[in-house]
Amino acid sequence: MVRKTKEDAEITRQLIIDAARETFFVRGVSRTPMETIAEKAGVTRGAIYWHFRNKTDLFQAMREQVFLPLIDRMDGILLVESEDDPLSCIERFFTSTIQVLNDDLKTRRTYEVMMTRCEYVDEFAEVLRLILSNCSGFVEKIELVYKRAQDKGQLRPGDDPAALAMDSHFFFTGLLHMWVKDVEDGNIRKNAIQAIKAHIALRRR
Amino acid sequence: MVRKTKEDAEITRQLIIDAARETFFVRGVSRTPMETIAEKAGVTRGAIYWHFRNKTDLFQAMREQVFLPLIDRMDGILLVESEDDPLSCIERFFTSTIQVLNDDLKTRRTYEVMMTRCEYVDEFAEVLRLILSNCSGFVEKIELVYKRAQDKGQLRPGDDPAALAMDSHFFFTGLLHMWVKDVEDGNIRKNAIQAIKAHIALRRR
DNA sequence: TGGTTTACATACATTCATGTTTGTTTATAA
DNA sequence: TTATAAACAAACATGAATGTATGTAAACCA
Repeated sequence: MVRKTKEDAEITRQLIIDAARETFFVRGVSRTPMETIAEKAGVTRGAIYWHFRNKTDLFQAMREQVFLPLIDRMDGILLVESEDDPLSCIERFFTSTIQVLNDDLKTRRTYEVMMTRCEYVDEFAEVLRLILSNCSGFVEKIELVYKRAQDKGQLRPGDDPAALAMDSHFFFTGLLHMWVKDVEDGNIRKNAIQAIKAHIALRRR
Repeated sequence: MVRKTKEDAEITRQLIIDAARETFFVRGVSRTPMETIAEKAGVTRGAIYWHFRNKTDLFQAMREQVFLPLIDRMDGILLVESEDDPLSCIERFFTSTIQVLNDDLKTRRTYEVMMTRCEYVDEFAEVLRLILSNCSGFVEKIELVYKRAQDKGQLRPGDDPAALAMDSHFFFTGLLHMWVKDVEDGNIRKNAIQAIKAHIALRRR
């Protein structure tokens, strides 16, 4: 291989990210040598070090590729003012996230890598902080939707939107973790949608 | 140092496990060289390889030391037949688990290592499976308690014990994850007990 | 059309971690 | 009381993995 056009270079970059994701998944991030990623991508380490500063940089690129669109999607579903069934809004968001995980291999693998194949120390500790702050935003948005649901009289009397939001956040965090880790049995993956329905039903008046 | 008695050897073994836990926490499991653990424990690698086959073996020892008693505690709290307030039973179990995490550094560090400083591949993949199967048992036990609560008329009419159990499982899994990861802000750690209360209140008639 | 830069491949230097083997001392059991 | 084995320390051998430096050919621009 030799010199390519700008578009070719972009393809190479993408090949490297794809190879990294798969190899991270199989061997874990820290146990994955750059050499292995390079082989899988059909390039040499030189190519990787041209496109990325180091493994952390490559990891970040892989991560952002699925997380940025996911955050956009969240806002798209949750923050629609013109909605007269806010509770279903939340349900739809949860359900569709699971759907994406189920249908899109890239997204699923990225989640799998981030949740079970990565050690959050040193340079990676910052990633954890990023995710955490992201969660805060998530809770706030959900709380807003629950408030709208309350205004529309959807909630049971006495239920506090803030408490419901926290509860839903923990629920969904747990569901995601178990869903991703449930590779063998498949029991959770089968019942995830139903569990979401039940979770929301618990709130409905 | 030279030859010790059986009790001295046991002390050394414990020193190694303690050192491993702390070092795993600081540097991550795979980025922790045996040498570093040895230094921290005040021994040489020779001592570690005498007590443990390799790093995985050492990791397992660390893990079992806090997990086995924790499972016993779960049974102890959840499976008391002579209880006329099953819902509070579950609440107490959740609350006390958080309390243990909060008060006992060894347990907390072990959880931190297992949730954010370990890559579950190869030999470690089995650990994940172990945890998963453990969770199944957990859900079953909770479901049993919810059934007892239903019999005593504690639940809202129409609520299904199995669905409630799943929901609680996800809730607690998520709470644990966020609690452990919430090192900087401390917001979740402050409100955990309250969130548990709210979660159970959502079920009470 | 020739120089410059891009997009890599190749080669190099260095560091580090693991597992094993051998050596040493002492508790312990026969 | 002495041989054995436990509980390590120290030395050895080996194999990676990383980052950088250098080489190179083609695209691109003047």
